[in-house]
Amino acid sequence: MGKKHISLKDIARELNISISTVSRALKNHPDVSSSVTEKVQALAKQWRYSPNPLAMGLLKQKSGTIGVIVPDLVSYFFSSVITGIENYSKDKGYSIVIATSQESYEKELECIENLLNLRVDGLLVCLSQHTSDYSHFNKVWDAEVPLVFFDRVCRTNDFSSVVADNVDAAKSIILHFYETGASRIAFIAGPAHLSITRERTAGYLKGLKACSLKPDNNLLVNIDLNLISATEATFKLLKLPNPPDAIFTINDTMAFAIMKEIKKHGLRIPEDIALIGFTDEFHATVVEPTLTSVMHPTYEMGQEAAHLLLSQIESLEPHFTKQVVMKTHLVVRESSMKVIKNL
Amino acid sequence: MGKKHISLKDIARELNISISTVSRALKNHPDVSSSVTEKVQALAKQWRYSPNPLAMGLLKQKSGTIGVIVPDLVSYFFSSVITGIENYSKDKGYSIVIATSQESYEKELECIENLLNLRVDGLLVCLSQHTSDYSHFNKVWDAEVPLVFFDRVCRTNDFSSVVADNVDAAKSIILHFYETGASRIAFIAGPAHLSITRERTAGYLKGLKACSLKPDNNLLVNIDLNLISATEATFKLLKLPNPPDAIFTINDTMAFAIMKEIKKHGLRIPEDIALIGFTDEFHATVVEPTLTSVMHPTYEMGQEAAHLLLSQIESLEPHFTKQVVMKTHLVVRESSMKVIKNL
DNA sequence: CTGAAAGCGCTAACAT
DNA sequence: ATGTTAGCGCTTTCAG
Repeated sequence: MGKKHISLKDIARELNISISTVSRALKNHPDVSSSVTEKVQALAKQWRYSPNPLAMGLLKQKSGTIGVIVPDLVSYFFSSVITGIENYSKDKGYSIVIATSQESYEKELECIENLLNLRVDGLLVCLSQHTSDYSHFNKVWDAEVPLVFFDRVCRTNDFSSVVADNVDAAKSIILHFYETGASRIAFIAGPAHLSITRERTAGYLKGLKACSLKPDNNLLVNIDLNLISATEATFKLLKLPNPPDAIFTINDTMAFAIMKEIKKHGLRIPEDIALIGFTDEFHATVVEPTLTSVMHPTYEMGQEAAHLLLSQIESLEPHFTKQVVMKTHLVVRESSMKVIKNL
Repeated sequence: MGKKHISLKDIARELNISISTVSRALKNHPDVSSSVTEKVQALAKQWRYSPNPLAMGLLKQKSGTIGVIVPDLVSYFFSSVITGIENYSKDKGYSIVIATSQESYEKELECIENLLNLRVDGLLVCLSQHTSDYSHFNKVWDAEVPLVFFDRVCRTNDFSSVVADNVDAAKSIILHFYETGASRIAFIAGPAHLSITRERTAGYLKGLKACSLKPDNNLLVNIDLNLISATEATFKLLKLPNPPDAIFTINDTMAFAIMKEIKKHGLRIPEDIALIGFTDEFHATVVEPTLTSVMHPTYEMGQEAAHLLLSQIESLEPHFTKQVVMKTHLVVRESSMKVIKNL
């Protein structure tokens, strides 16, 4: 850190006054004579004084940092949410410390531990896909550190959360598929315990029902969220005696892997198989065919989560909770337009 | 932060001993009787004692955090580098605070200011594309805060840096284009002041020379790094009386935008125009045709930058500098295989 | 109006 | 072998 940072002491010494007077002058305390206040503020400015956050943190028992835990940083969804978190927090005077669980339960434990030890003022968490035991959040609860989950959530009675309208989104996808001529609709979802899987599956089933389509267990598959599993799952679906004519999947990254596999089998998208993803990242517009996807307000989700967290931190009600659901909408592109293409 | 964190004081009170004894016992100081040491360590463990980093930071004048400034978080390149930084730093006991300049010079200034005020122990910076004045790094220099630039660098006499072998990479792309049948090779680069633009342009020119191709000013274009500019630049190139038969560009994101525009004009890739990007992100394998790109060791670059920075921090030689160049290699896919496709 | 002192959590030199 | 003290930078009583 060097010795190059100016402290109140330095200013006090230079001006031959006490540290407390400097401290007061800097905050325009009415007790301090205006001449002294002026001198102090001038020197502070000239010397670029800036309060030491470590000292302030120690005193106020608030570090001014919030911890963010995400499964990874390279997925567009997470990096975009973090961008929203970062911008909102910065404006409110908080800095963010990022930790990645790498989709591992054990690493998630470590992250929680590390960030609590760091004395973050609050936590923003998206669960790892392999987390199905949630007892490690007891520590957070006991430490009275406010926490807001986003996207992949748990224990929503204990903690606040921000999620997409997963049920509706999934349902409207099924309706769209049906309207554009599909009838054997598969869903390649994530691990069954994940909230996003559960909710989107509920929406998927609702959608099938609304279209009077019979659910087929072969068409609902839960996979580990990685490219290989997505590819394998697609392969199996295609080899079914009665393969699907449409596939909906849990995120765009999986969708790209699925798209690759479908093409590899010489099948046309959407004519032979329609495809829809979730998130709507930039690359949905550059693949061929362009990918229909659920527009997820990722940046806004980050802002909203940060907003919720900071209001909890500043209201000093660590255990106040609120559940926010964000509206999504389907962005229709080529990969789902069976009917139109067939005309 | 709650009152829920255990301090040495709490342990001392419980055990009826002094704070310093507790402190010593915890670090197995030989002066402390083994019975006391045992008792202290047992209680510390039971109560999950963890030293307060704010107090330690204040005492040691080291915050244990490093600041990372990137143009954005959503580009694969940056998020991947950060992943490398995060993993390396975590292992060494540092946490990272991320700030985004959003490709803006003014925001970059703010980030520097904020992070210095935060008392980060070091800085890892990738310049914003609109930064062409570098005087704000004087503050960093004066504060004796170690700084390592990565990818887009400046003032390499003053600060350490980690970059790709840009000249060689660009040159080998030109050779590859030439060997696969291209002769009018365009380069869509970033702003001219950026180090990556300058170096890759040098490699581009070297490559042309090596192939005895004449440089054509119409084929070397500098653009603002955004999708619209990339699209416009491509449009102009295609409308040239004598358009290019190959395009090399500064990163994969630009390449995707360019690919989209080329297809829009009904031209075939690579038959009519070959295309090569830089970074080699996952999506290069899902677009159609798959994109030839320079494999950039992004994760390793993050690790290397963090390694350099931490050794500077811990050697207490803030102004020691070292320049690291990382080897890249071309990953050939469909978008550049003119010859083979033509057979 | 201003200064001295205490305390946030911790360590290290200085007593005992 | 253990306790006391001072100090990292800051704010906030409490005394003048």
